[in-house]
This record gives sequence, structure tokens and C-alpha cells, in this order.
Amino acid sequence: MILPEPSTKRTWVTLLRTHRQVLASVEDALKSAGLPPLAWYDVLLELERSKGQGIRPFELQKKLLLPQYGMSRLLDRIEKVALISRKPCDDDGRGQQLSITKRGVDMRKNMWRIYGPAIQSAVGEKLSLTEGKELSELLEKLQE
Amino acid sequence: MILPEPSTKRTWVTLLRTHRQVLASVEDALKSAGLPPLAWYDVLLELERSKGQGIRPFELQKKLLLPQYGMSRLLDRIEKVALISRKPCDDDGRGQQLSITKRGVDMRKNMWRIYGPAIQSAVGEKLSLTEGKELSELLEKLQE
DNA sequence: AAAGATTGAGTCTTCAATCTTT
DNA sequence: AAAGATTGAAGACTCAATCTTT
Repeated sequence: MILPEPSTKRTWVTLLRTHRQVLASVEDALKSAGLPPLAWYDVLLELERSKGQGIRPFELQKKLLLPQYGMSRLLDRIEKVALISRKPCDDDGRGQQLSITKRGVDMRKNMWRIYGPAIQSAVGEKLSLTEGKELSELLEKLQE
Repeated sequence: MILPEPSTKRTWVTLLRTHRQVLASVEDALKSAGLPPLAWYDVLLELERSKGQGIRPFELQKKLLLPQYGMSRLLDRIEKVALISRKPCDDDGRGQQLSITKRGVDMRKNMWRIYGPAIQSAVGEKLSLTEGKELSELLEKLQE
């Protein structure tokens, strides 16, 4: 049985705690402003980026690392308030083409007004990125 | 409005993705082995560490960054299968003293047999911690 | 009133099964 | 059969209100 070294354990524990704390502060900021949760932002942003092409649910799943049923229900909620729309796919009868509505674009912008500064205060202000390696670079190693 | 710099955004996005991916692989390992989720491990470990003293729910909440009601319901589930026990507090009628049972100790050990190697393969093997700064050190800055 | 803890109701997530199209 | 997507039922989380003790 291969156990983790102390430094690995420390990294893991800190990853969990940091994520929990930072995410909570960002989600709180959105909630306090009466805005939807972060997951909605991710969806809206991806749809905005793929404007024209018409992205499909299974592509979003892969990008956002969500299970199929999770994406299905997330889209349900976002569609219900008319921030996105679902149309049947032309070339594939199983699928849908997702698109963002005008209201969706506005919502994403409104969210960013809160979201952006929240990231800045929870992450940006805490880091002196110039000295030495970048944190994001190190974190990316965990994705390989 | 103070927006985040590109490097801050990259760090944030990578923190989210890395956490999601690594946590999923560890939780999957536990589930595949028919073991309880990670949150249970944290509770069992803290109770084991505080053995003798008798820790209280509100202390656990602070350590594990959970809301009060979240802790209450988590303890309900763990108690239901007799891995911990709750007794009324001697000196404070509002509170409880938590303790881990023999079964709880066994369970924590069993979980570690899966959990430990899972951390090692998801984190330990991906990092070359010797070169330059440690990742956990950088992540800790986000908690200040 | 504040601190510690719980709870009903509503929302979200998860599991497993399902359905349709490829 | 595999891929894309959905759904009922069960479990977990959240909000707000509650209860007891300090």
C-alpha cells in the first residue's frame, strides 16, 4: 500500500480548505447580491463564447466536469428563467443546440460585476504572483 | 470596480478545476470500495485526535468549515451507523460531547487504506515538490 | 440577548433506470 | 450496442425558524 508523504498530505488538505473557503466567499458575494450561483455563470460564459456555433450539452459537460444528469437539471433551471434556450439539433436527432438569450447575456454581465471583484479580493490580493512560480502552474500539474 | 488580473483569473479557474477533478477521483475510490464519503473521515479523525477530551459539535464546525445545521445532520448520519456517539455535556447543558466508537476507529482505518493511496496517486505522483516553492505553501496564502 | 444545537420545508444532487437516435 | 439526454425516487444541503441553556 503506497501512502502519501507528509508534503503530499499537506498539499491535499490545503487544497480542500482553500477551495472551500474561497468558493464560499465568492458564492456568498453572489447570493448577497441576489444573483444565481457560480455554476450558472460557467454555462452562460461558455454559451456566449460559442455564439453562432451552438454548443451541445455533452460538450458543456466535458468542459465543466459535470455528470450528464447534473447538466440536464442545471440547464432546466437556467432555461426556466429564460437565460438560455434549447432547440433540437439539425444533424443529430438525439441532441440539442444550446444558445444564450439577451437576458442571459445581461445576467452574465451583472454577475461579473460581483464575481470579478470577489475573485480579486479572495485570490488576487492574497497572492504575490511575481515572486517565484505561479500557483496556477503548480495546480495544473495536478490535472495531468 | 476592481477586476482581477489574468494571472489571478487563471489561478482561480485552475483551483476550481483541480479541486473538482482530484476530489472526484478520491471520492470515487472510496465509493467503489463501499466506504463512506470524505466528510465522515474528517469527523472520525478529529474525534480520534481529541480522544479523552470529548470534542463538541461547534468546535468541529470551525475546524471543518461546515455550517451548524450541516454538522448537525452529518453527525446524525454517522451516529445512526454507530461510528460515533453523542452524550450530553456535563458542564454545559446546551451542548454535547462527541466520541468515536470502536467501530468508528476501525472504519477510519479502513477508509485510510483507500484514501491514502488515492491522495498519493491523485496528488503525490503529480508533483515534483522539491523544485522550488511548495504548492501547499502558496495555497495557504489564499487563507490569510 | 447570545450561544449551541436541531428541524420542517424547499432546493439541489445522486443513483439507477429509461428513452430515443445513431 | 453505444451515445446523448432525461426522469422518479432517495439522499443531502440550505434557509429560516425554533428550542434550550447560558
